[in-house]
Amino acid sequence: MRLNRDQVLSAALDLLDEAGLDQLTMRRLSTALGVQNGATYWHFRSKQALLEAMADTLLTGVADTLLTGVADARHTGEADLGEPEPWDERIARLAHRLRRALLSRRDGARLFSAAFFPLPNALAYGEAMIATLCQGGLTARDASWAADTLTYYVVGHTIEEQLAAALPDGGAEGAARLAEAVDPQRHPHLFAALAHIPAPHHEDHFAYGLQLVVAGIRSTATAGRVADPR
Amino acid sequence: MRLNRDQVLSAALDLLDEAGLDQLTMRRLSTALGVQNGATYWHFRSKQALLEAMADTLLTGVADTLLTGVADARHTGEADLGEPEPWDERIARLAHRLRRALLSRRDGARLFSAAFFPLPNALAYGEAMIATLCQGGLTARDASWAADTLTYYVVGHTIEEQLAAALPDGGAEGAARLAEAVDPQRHPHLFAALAHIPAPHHEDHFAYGLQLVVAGIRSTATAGRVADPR
DNA sequence: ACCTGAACACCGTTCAAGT
DNA sequence: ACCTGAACACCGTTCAAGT
Repeated sequence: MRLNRDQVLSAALDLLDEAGLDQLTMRRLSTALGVQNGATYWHFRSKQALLEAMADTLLTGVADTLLTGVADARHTGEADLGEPEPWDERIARLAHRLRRALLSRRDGARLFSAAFFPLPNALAYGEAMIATLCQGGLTARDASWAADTLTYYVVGHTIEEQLAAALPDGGAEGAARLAEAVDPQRHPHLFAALAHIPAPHHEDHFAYGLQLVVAGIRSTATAGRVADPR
Repeated sequence: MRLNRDQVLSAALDLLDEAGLDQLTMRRLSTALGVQNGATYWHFRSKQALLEAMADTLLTGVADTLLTGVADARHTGEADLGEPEPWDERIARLAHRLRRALLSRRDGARLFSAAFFPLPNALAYGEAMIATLCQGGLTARDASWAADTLTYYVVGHTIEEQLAAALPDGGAEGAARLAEAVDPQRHPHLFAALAHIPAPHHEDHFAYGLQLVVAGIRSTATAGRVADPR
């Protein structure tokens, strides 16, 4: 049976879950599709092009109810305030959505970071982020820079999270290696922090760092305004 | 002539600068060393082990005068205050140093992010970061999480910076592709932000995001303290 | 201890030729 | 339009054998 682009794409995403990004190979993909080696190249110009399409598929819908905001939220029940959602909460929600999207497939965050360019869902995410930051009072330049900062954080954190999850025993061995390398004499603070690393606290850890960046944006945004906003 | 570990390491770093991370190959390295293919494996167990050693070499000295702080700064002239350097400035300085270290070699940031584990200079950096944050009043847990946030930012930003630099014409082509993909109707804010992207502003861009994160840490740190610290 | 030579088991990509 | 078959130019890693 004839293949089409979408079948190749979804087989590639399935293979990603099964094998991981490092074992995702054009040849294994062809085998999974029951087709010869070069066949996939008719549908995707290169492996890079396939990876980028995969990355954008991951981001499907991340920015969806964000742009329309409250009017939509009423219908979807995602929020139920009479007031428009504050910009900082929207930012946080969008960041959480990006993280969830990246977590939806094995090595999703690394996949995303390997895709250099401007596909539709990634653009929609960027637009939503910057729009919301502008709404929070940032200039176009500051908004785009702050959006970068947020995105680096989300992606960096999620890459680490997925790498830890992929380790043989769920990260316990890696944690052990780290514990072994940290000498309590030379690295007293690292040693003290070690207790908080193995952690099933990924959600809290993520939220903490996100709140840090959002608080930084808030303080920077209001610094140029009326002395005391309340 | 016989090789030693250090010769392999420094040839690898030179090859990184010449060829970039993607073209850094055990075989090319052997050729550069005038030696057979398998020879390098006597000095490094695997390519991964070599990459990690390279990454740690990059970080040589990043944390050096940071731990000793002011006493040292007097002698080196890096700062010349009569007072101890405030924790937030130290954090910023350490982050700038990490960035410089990563920039010192082509693809340095990607190299660092590919090295999963705890080598001496990376540990010293982590210790310095967390120690300084604790000095700023964070708990061990918060300090280690905040350190992660900062490091994700530095690495994420620097990866992007080096990727842009490595593009054929210094990023102009990439910027053009982006400009082409952004429809001013659908993505008005992205479109407005586009003006700030091509930019030789890397230094400013980095400083802006860093200051965002540091401000976030400051506001979170003081939130649990006396109402108004000054 | 340190290296050679040769092999093993893979890769991404291209492309004439088929249907 | 879509795929096969086969090749090209590579990879990382291992390992007996040499010195």
